[in-house]
Amino acid sequence: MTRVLVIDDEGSILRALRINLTARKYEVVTASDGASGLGAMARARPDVLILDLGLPDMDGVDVIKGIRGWTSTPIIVLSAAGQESTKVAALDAGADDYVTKPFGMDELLARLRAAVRRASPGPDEPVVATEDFTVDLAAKRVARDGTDVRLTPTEWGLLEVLVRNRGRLVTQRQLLQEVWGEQYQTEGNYLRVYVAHLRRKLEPDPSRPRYLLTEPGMGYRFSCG
Amino acid sequence: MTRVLVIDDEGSILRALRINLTARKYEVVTASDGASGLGAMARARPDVLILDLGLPDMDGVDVIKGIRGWTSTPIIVLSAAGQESTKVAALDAGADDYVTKPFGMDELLARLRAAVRRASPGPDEPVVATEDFTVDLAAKRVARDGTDVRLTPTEWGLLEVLVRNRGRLVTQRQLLQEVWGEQYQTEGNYLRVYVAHLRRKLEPDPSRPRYLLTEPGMGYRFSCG
DNA sequence: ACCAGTGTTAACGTGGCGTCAAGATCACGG
DNA sequence: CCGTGATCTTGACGCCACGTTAACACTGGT
Repeated sequence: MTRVLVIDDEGSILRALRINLTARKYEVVTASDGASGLGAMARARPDVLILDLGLPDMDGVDVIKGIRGWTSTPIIVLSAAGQESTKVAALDAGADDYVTKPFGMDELLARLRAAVRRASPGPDEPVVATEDFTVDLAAKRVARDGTDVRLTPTEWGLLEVLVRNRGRLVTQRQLLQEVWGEQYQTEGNYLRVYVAHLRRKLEPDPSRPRYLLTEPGMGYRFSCG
Repeated sequence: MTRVLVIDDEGSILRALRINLTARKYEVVTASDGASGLGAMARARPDVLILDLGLPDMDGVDVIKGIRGWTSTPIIVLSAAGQESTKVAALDAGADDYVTKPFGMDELLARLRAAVRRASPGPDEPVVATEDFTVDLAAKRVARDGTDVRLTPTEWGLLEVLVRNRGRLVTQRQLLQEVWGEQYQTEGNYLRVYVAHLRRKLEPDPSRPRYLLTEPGMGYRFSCG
């Protein structure tokens, strides 16, 4: 089932979208401002995002940039008829499509289908393998030496973010925000504890990590080996 | 260079697109009806297609279907304002975007960029390469001779600013402000120390820098080699 | 030869990281 | 309703390395 995240502060639009999307067998998640929208994006992992530019708390273009920093999930922007420069800015920031209000529901649904279709030939390899263990993102399973490794929910959440961004450095703020939530962005302690847990369960030599690397002062990085 | 095929029977639009696209360094190929358009598609192998639905010889939706039979090249549909059902049909037939006439050229160009960006395999890797090392801005990673170079947060911050402004002179004030903060604008010492660090880690001959150049009295410049 | 701007080096204090372990909280079955 | 694990939170501590700083050497221009 395709999951859609709708970020919009207008109740009427939110309601209309929820009804229409649900009727067409989409799973709908909603948020009503930019900050919670970014959080929902990380938590719900939708297949496509419908984003209203006129949010109360953030500039819509900044929301797009924030999302494009770590995922290429399709973004369809919704906005009141306005300057052409706004469209250009949104599209150049990484939006995939731009629909002006008032819009026809059928058209939006068609654009939604187009966006999902485009993204579907998945660039996602759901299973990541190293020399010592494998991570199956779809099945949420980790195997080492042929047998499953038991991970707690928090451990898995942390590993998932790191593996999804494999090769890239993930800042502490981003990790805390995506695994624990908005308000935990300063609790650097959690990271140290849980990275240690993961290393003990996955690394061949936990004291000298090969995959879960620390970048002092900046964050952590999952190296594919 | 990105190659664009424009299929349109209106000379004025064709002309306007050709001028604007050429000015922006696109390679432009044109066709004025559906049949020759399909032929041009196969022959020219464009990176993106701009297709007017109102062609004299074929229904636009059939053109889209014909193309989608063998390639997933992005298609941006152009059409006179009309029924919503037409948009839906075009999008469901495999079009990627739909722009109604009259349209703003800037918006069309932005949608074009979005379509090309989406289609390109790696959504542009912001990797800057020199003969001696590479800097990956997204992954926050620097590699030299195939292996990663460890940079401290300050070193990375400094390098990032310089690389983002590659080729251009960056003043000391600007560097200090962006890496250390507003109130450090006079601490010229920091720059000398950390530029030295970077040169030791990156330059083939640190005493005679090739990439991290000093502009006496002004600031520093990153030269791509 | 002098000066201003620059490069180099080393010492010191602190912040961040890994580690451990004990309390708090939750989930589940008796 | 309580007990028992498992999981999550929180705090403490040692250690290393990063940032800061200062002292000194160098270079080109006048």
